[in-house]
Parts: sequence; structure tokens; C-alpha cells
Amino acid sequence: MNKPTVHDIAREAGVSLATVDRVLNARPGVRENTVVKVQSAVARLGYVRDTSAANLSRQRQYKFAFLLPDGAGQFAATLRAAVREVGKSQIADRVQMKVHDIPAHDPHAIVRKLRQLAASDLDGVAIMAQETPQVRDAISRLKENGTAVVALVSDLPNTARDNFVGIDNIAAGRTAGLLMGRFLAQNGEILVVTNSMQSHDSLERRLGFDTVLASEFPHLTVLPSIETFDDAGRAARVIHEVVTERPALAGVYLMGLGNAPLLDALRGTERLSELTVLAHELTPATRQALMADEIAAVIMQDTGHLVRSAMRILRAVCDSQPIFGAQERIRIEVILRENLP
Amino acid sequence: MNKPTVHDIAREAGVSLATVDRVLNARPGVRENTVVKVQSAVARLGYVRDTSAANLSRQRQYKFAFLLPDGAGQFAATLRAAVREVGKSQIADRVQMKVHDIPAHDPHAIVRKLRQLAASDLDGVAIMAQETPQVRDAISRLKENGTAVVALVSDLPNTARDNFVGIDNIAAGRTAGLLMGRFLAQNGEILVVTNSMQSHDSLERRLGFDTVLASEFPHLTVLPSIETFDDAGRAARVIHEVVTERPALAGVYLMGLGNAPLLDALRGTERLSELTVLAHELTPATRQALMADEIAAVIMQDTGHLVRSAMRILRAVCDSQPIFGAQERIRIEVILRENLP
DNA sequence: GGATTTTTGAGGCACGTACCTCAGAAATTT
DNA sequence: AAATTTCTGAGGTACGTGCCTCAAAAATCC
Repeated sequence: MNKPTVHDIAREAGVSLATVDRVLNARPGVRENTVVKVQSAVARLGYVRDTSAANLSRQRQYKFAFLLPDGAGQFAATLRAAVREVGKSQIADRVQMKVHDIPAHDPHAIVRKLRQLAASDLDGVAIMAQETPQVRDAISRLKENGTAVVALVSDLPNTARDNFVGIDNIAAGRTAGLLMGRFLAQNGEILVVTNSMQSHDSLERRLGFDTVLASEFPHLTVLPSIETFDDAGRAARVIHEVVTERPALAGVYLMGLGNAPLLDALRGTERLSELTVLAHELTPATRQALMADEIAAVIMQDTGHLVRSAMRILRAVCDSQPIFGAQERIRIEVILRENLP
Repeated sequence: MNKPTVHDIAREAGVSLATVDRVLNARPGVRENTVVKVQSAVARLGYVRDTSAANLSRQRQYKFAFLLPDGAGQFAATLRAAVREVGKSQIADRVQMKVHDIPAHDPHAIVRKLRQLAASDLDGVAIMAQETPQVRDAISRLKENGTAVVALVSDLPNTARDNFVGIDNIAAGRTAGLLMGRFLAQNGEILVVTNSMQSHDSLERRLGFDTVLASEFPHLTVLPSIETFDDAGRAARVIHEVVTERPALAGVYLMGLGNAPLLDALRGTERLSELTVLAHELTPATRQALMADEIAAVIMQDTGHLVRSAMRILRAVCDSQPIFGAQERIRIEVILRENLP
């Protein structure tokens, strides 16, 4: 009752090992008739390719690069750590992962990096970046090169990327909206803050947030989004202005990355304790704010899942195997003070 | 710059392959001095054992059994499905997992099953059961037999089990308490329902729930727990009684398994829409209730993670390797209508 | 029916590790 | 210094699969 091997298949199908091998690896030179015989033997015996042996024999080494923005605060740092972590546990499985920093706001530098990587013998790239024409072109070039590409965290929908690994941002915005509505029973205004409304993510999150609040919690008014453009000073000024000038303010939705300075700015206004604050991504700053009851909830995506999923997808694309989309959907996690991981 | 192999280590350390092998597998017959030489070569070259090749060569087959209660409703069904799912994806990695049904309320039958399993050549057992003296003894016998044992979902703290795989139930109860408190701004009473307060899980969840509500939300009063003892008729009667006789009732916390009949009972009272309901575990029933806005939130543990974690721990115990506790901690997930997976 | 093409069989080497034996070197004891 | 014990080296086989070659068999075409 042992695990069947190719030998067993060969015997069962009444063919030779070579033929079984040809069928299993979809190599040409086997009659349709014989293919069926082998496949039915596979099905009958419940044969499953031993990936250990297969990888060993094939001597395959996957080389993947993770391109992460250098200035995106703690979230990118967590992601970097996750890549290293997953990478360590995967060297035994012949996967090599490397992090490359890219400047967040310099498309040309990103393109230079991508071109440089295209020259090396890379099997796949996971990239977290804003979509610009330059990046689009560079990704097309990578694909022509035969490199697998996935977009990480932020989708690049109009590029040649093979897949997107990240949460559904409309649903994330809807989740934030639902939480905000349930937490705030009284009338009030909601402030929405993001780095930049240029990015797909922010647009989608805002869309989801507004949709839920408008249809189900009409007692809450959502103010126009404030953009910080990664400028802590500017953020502090604008936040201070809104919080002091709007007594009806009841909630704040921090939609993007780089929450630490925004939380500091909110603390500076001395009204933080009366506000219901929602933020994205669990970082040291948001964790601390959660524990101090300054933030009501954090909506996050598990960086470990992100990295592992990206890796699995890159590998599947490299082996031109199908991708199980359902398995690769990244959860939108809601973290409160009491279920902090 | 390729992955170093044992050969490279041997060359680097100036010893033979056999010696490297003896050091790597902690076999006797190597001088301390030489051991150090080999280990430093390993460190220098960054050698990592190729698990594919190792497993292949060692020809190891792990055989694990998952003992799940037969009558625990949809959650157990989900768990069963997860075992099969994970099992399918793991046959390639030489892990064989099998589900065995055990009657939930018959300790003697459980013991019979365990004894029967102890006789077979099993490497590990994951078991979800209530702790009774009989079960305790049976687990001790399994351990003496050299079988790895983990408790699944419900801990068996006073047994010889190697580990517990499941959520921290006090924290889960606290999370429920926090959600209930935040969702309910007005005064009111909370009904808590469980199968049986005999189980560790229910006690711990109730403890966490009460602690948070008492200390932070004193405007809410928690009523004594109602036990259903898996009896749908009884549950419906008691729920109906409480809901109709207590106009101040504002929230319901369904703490245990078997939520479908309880939800039906609540629907029967026609007051469901004014109540804030929290439940555990995502099942078809709770999913549907979430989508219909009958339940405010579900607290769940990912069955896939449970099974995978149990599998990893069983394997680690079999290989007497260390267990990375942090990685194996099961998340307490909060699911709302909008972040349904 | 003969020539040609397609399909199949037999076998071998490789991958990196585990585990075995046996001889010989080195260290230790007598 | 001899005898004994403890280490070490050299070499082998095995695991299951991938991938290759070469010849033989079978099917197809003319």
C-alpha cells in the first residue's frame, strides 16, 4: 500500500518507464491511445509526482527578486523582513529570494533597476510600485525576457504582470466603512487621510468606504480626502487644522502607509481620545496605538501570506502550471486590541 | 555561487563525506575537534540541508491521524475538508493524513479508537475532544508508544499531548467582549450561549468576555450562560424564553459550536434584527447570517492553518526537531460582512 | 510489399542526501 | 613499544524523477 512510483505506473499500464515519463511531462511522441492508458493507470493507482525527487532530479533553482520601495515606512520594513524570513525557510526548497530597494517616487530609477535585473538570469520579479508608463514598459520587457512578474500590494492592472498579490482594496474600504459605521452611533464627520489619491489603492479604498457609509450610515458625513504626499510636516498642519476647526469630527480613516507621523499629529491635537480611528497595516506605530486604545481597529494584510503567495505564483508561472486563485486570495484581516497577533 | 552540498562541506573542512554525514546527523564517532571543523565549514558556506534530497534518500513516510468529533456540526465538517485538502497537497511531501470520526460524547469509544490506532504504525495523532480521565490515559499510552500527539481546537492541558493547536480562548472571549462593547453604545443585557460550560474553551471564552465587559463597558450586563447540550429543541425553548422575557436584551454571544439551530431559534423570536449577535467559526450558517446582517461579526480560526500547523508540529515532534511557537500561533480572526473570505 | 515515419522499450546518468561497510590512521592505554 | 580503542576516509547502494540515447517495433505511406 505504498506510494506508487513511475515504475508502478509503467507496470500497471503495460508500457515502459520512458513512455510514462513522456506522458507525465507532456513530451511528444506518444500515441493518443497510449497516453490514455498511462493516464488511467495514474488515476487508478493514485499516483502523485514526488516533488522532492522531481526537483532534485531537475536541479531547478528559482531566483526571485522582490522590489520594494525604500521610503514606505514600517510596512515596507515588515515586508522586507517577511521576504527574508520566507526566503530562509525556502532555500531548502531551491528558491532564492532577494530584496531590492527601489526609490518610491523615481520611475526612472525603477526602470534602471528592472533593466539591470532583466540582464541577470532571474526567474521572477515581485514588485510594489506605482503604475507609470515607464514601469509599464519595463514590465513588458521583463515578460518578453521570459521572467515571471507579479504586482505586490499595489496592482499594476494595465501592465503585462502575470498576477496581482494583495487584498481587494474596495472590500478593504468597505470593511473600514462598516466598522466606522458600527462604532459611531451618533452623527458626525469622518476625515480620510492618504499619501496620495493618485494610487489605485487609495481610490479603491475610498470608493468602498464611501459606498458603505452612504448607503448604510447616512448619519456620518465623509470629508474630502487629505493627501500628505509623504510629507510629515504638511500632514501635521492639515490634520491640526481639520481637527481643531471641525468640532463635529468623530472619526478618522488613515487609508495609506506611513501612519506613524499621522498618529503623532493626531496626538498633538489632544482630541485623539474622542475620535474613532481606523488605520491600515499593523506596524509598531499602529500596534502601540491599538494597545493604547488610540486606534479602534487596524485593517491589515499578512505580509507573510503576501510573500508566500507571490512566491507560489511566481513558481507556478515559471513552471507554466495553473494558479489556484482561491487559495491565493489574501485575507482582509481586522485587528483589535484584543486579537493582536 | 551555487548552493553548497555536503561535498563542498567535506572539501572545505578537509574531511571526508562520511564524517560530514556523521556530524550533520549527530551520529557518534567523530572527535570534538573535527565536529567543530565541520560545523564551521557549514556556517562559512551557508550550507542548508536539501530537504528534498534528504527525504528522498531517507524514504520517510509520515502517517498522521486526525480524530474529529462526528456530531460537531459544520465546523467539524470544515475541518474535515481542510484535512483532506491539506492532505492532498502534502502527499507529494510524503505526509499521509487520515480523518477518523469519533463520537463526541462517548469517551469509551474514543479510547477504543485510540487503542486501535496505537496498534497501527502511526506517527502522529491530532485530536479534538473533551478531556476525560479515559482520554487522558489513552493519550499517555499513545505517547509511550512513541506517537506524537497534539490537541486540536480544544486543549487537553493535563494530558501528555505534545502541543495544543488552536486559538487562545481567553483572548477570543476578550475580542468578542471588545466588539460587543464597541457595537453597543446603549445600556443593555447580553445573552451568552454555549453547548456546555464543561469544556475548557467555553470557560475561557466566557472569562475573557466578562473581564472586558466588566472593566470597560459597565453599561452592559452579562446574563448567566445558557447551555444547550447539543439539543436544538431545548436551545430553541430557552432562547425564546430569554428573548421574549427580557426586553433589555441587546446582544447575544454564541460561544460554541453548532450555531445553525441557535440562529434559527433567534430568527423565530422576531427580535433578531435589533440584537447584536457575535458567533464563533465561519460556517455556511454563520456566513449566510453575516451576509443578511443578522450577525454583526464572526470570530474564527482558519481551519487550514489549524491543520497545517498541527501537521508541522507533528512532523517536528516525529523528527524531534524544535517547534517554532511563534509561527504556530493561530490567529483570532474577526470576520464582518465585508471581509468575508 | 517495401520504404519511411512514428512510437515504444531498454538502459543509463544525474541530482543531494542517508546509511552502510571495511580498512586504515590516529590517539589512547597498557 | 605494543596492544587496544577510537576516529576517519573511501567507496558503495538506494531513494524517485528528469532527461538523454539508441535500437527495435509498430504504424503509415507510396
